[in-house]
This record gives sequence, C-alpha cells and structure tokens, in this order.
Amino acid sequence: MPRKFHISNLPSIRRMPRYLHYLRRLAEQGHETVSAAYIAERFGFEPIQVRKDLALTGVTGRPRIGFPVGELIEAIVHFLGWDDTRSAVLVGVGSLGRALLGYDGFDAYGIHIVAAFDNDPAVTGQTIGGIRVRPVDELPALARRVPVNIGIITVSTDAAQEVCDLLVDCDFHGIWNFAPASLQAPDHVVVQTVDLAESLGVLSVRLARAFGSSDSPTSGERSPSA
Amino acid sequence: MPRKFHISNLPSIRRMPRYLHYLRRLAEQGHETVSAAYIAERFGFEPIQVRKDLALTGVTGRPRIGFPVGELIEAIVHFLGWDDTRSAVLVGVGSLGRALLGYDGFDAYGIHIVAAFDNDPAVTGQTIGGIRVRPVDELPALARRVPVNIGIITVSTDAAQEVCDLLVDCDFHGIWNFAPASLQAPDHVVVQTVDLAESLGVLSVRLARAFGSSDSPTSGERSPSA
DNA sequence: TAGATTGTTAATCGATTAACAATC
DNA sequence: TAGATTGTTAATCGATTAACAATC
Repeated sequence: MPRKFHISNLPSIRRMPRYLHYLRRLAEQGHETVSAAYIAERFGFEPIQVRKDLALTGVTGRPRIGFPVGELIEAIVHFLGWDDTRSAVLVGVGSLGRALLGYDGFDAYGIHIVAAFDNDPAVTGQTIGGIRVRPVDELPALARRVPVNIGIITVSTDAAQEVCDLLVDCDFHGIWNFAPASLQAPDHVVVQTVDLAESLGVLSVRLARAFGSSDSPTSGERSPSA
Repeated sequence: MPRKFHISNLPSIRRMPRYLHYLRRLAEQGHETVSAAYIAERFGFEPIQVRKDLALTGVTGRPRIGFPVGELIEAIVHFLGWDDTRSAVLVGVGSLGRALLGYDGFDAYGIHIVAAFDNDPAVTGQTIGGIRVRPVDELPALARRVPVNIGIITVSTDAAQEVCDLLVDCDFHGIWNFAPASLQAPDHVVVQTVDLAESLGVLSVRLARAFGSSDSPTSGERSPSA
C-alpha cells in the first residue's frame, strides 16, 4: 500500500479536457467519427498517445473508421466526473473571486457554486452572479446544513492557510486554491492549486530557452496612461 | 536535432516557484541555511528530489549545514528568468482581465504590463491598475513602437484564436493564455495556457478516487440569495 | 571525533513511443 | 480485396528514488 495516495495517468487526465473541447467542436461540425491521428495532428501529439489516452475512457475505436465522437464526448465527461455535480463555496470576493462568481460555465465542469463568503463589510450583502456574499463566520453553519464538497479559495496569500484550515474543519473534501501559497492540509483532503507563478515560471524559462534572455528593455515606454 | 522544441526538467521547473515562496518566508524568519530534508518535509516531497531540484540552480549546499537561503532565493529567481523583466500587453478586459490588471505583483515574476486592449467601447478609455484600455486595432502600432515580449489573452474562447493570430503577426514571442481553448501558433511562439478546465478535471478525478463519486446532491439548497 | 547532510552514481518507476498483428 | 487504423505488446526515454562515499 502506497504511503501517499498516488494518481497514475495524471498526464493523460490533464489532456482529457482538451480532447473534450475539440471533440465537441467536431461534433458541432457534424463529424461522427474521428481518427486518433486527426486529433493528434491538432495538438501536436503522437497518434499513439491519443489512442492510449482515449483507451482510458473505455471507448473503443474501429480500424479504418476511427472513434465515435459522441460516445467519446460522453465517456470523457464521465471519466472526468463532470456528469456528477459537486457543490462548492467560494471564499474571498476580490477581483478574482468576482470573476469566478461571474462565470456561469462551471456547471459544465461538474461544479456548482452555492455560496460566497468574504469578511469585508463593503462586499457582504452584495449579489454577484446570482450568489449573495455572506460573512465568513456563516460558513460553518451553511456547511452543516448543506453538504458541500469543494471550497474555492480566492483570498489573499496571507489569509489562504487560515481559510484552508476552516474548510478542513468543516469537512470539505476538496479545495480549489487560487492563492499563490502552498497550503498544508491533511492527506485525505484533496488540494488543487491554480498556480500562476508556476505558469509564469514555465513561460519564462521556455522563452529564455527559445529566445535567450529578454531583449526588450522595459524602460521603452511607461504605462501610457501616466 | 529534436523535431519539437523539448524542455527537460519541466517538473523541476514547476516546483521552483514553490521553493522560492517558502525560502522567502524562511529568510523573513531569519533562517540563513536550510536542509533539503526540511524543505521536503514542508511539501511532502522526498529530500533527494529537493536536492536534485536545487542542484539545477547551481547553488551547492554544505554537508551538515544545508543550503544558503539567500543564495538559493537569488539563484531560483535567476533560474526562472524573473530577474529580467519582459513587457506584456493584455487583451480582453472582462472580469478576469480586470483582475489581472489590478494585480500589482507581476513585476516580481518578471512581467510588466504596459498596455491593455479591448474592443468594447464601454471599456476602452477606462484606466485600470494604472493602465489605460485601448481599442484592439491600436495594438499593432504599439507593438511596432515598443518591443513587447508577451501577450496575455483574457478574451472569450471564441475570440482567443483570432487574438492569438494577431499577436503572432505582431511578432510576440510568448503568449499567456487564459481562454479555455487550445490555441494554434507557429512552433517558434511559446504558448502557455492557464487551463482551469484541466485543473478542475484533475481535482474532480482526484476527488472521485479518494471519496467515490459525489455524495452531495446539488439539489439540497439553491443559491441562498434566491 | 561522530554524525548529519551533501552530491554522485546506479536502480526503479511511470509515461511515451515504436512495432506489428488484428480487423474493419 | 487492399489498405488505413485500431489495440496490444515491447522498447525507449525521462523523472524519481535509492544507495553511498565524500565532507563539513
């Protein structure tokens, strides 16, 4: 038994949403079947990788024909657990929290935001994206009343760990974290961080390797509004 | 020569910003040295992995003592290219674009936003985070006047590819994409996508594996503001 | 000194890619 | 039928982990 819970096929899982997005477009365009090579071409992958990934969904293709687009879409949605909605609360209604609350597409990703919390009295009471913002101290009561799976953390770095602890205390199963902080939580809680610093780090290193270090002095023009 | 530009050590690169963040906190707390085991403990990594990662920065530790915190911080910043600012423009001033414009910490990540663009007349002319929003058709002229490395795409999925093409035409080197779309760009352009769908997919699969499928019906309580 | 911690060299592990028989 | 495309089995590749001598 592994000491730590270990997910295999993580790279494949990551690719699934991209396949799904593309397959939906193909379906709209009337494609009923698609070959692995065709999909691979679109993403710059090897066809064998696409076949291996799609095999995880349980859908089988037919030689000469390819894979059934509709079945694949359904199977990937199921594979990702997106056909099974989990409810979520959002904590931290700053500009990012506001942006997430305003996005009405999360239901397609199996997430339904049922409440939002913030401690700033200037924000509580407001309704954003149909969700009323409440003071954070009302969170435990709501979590007791309604089974909520997921907590979305969009507070500042300083407050993130504290909010994380609160969510853990309230028996949340998963945390979707947007604060640039490495949260510490018990092993049984799934913490998924969207780390912009990581993304910018990779972008920066890739740029440096492709083009050498930056060749554009920032000094050229200040913020043009100044 | 590899057909596709291939980055090695990508997993290590991804971990660097987390090390950096933690090391800075240690420095604030007065730590002058730190062992790989101590860092590993914090993140749940194996000490050898931390040693391997840190070795990439060129900093060498001393047996019995550990690694010099200050040197590590400097070396990681340099490794990530964050000591060398690249200028960027942002296209798409919706709620997410607004949130990014309002964030003043990007300079620490080697990015300086010099301009923002949108086609909505209700938005152009506004100043957000000290940046005036201009019509998109002014982008090429600005790109000619000021050397800009990076384009940040925060438009809708539908418009993302079009904006990407525009940035490519304007000789941008890198694209930081927040639209949930797999952009197609020439190989010499570095495209880094922040894919919330990917993140939600991984979160969802990890939750399903840890807890089985969702056990909380969404129906329990509607949006409480209703 | 003794022992903790490093850097290096080797072993393991998982993911990607290759090869190819099966089959529509 | 002929040939494109699949699923499977094997090989390669890169990343992680283990082992251990060097050293502060």
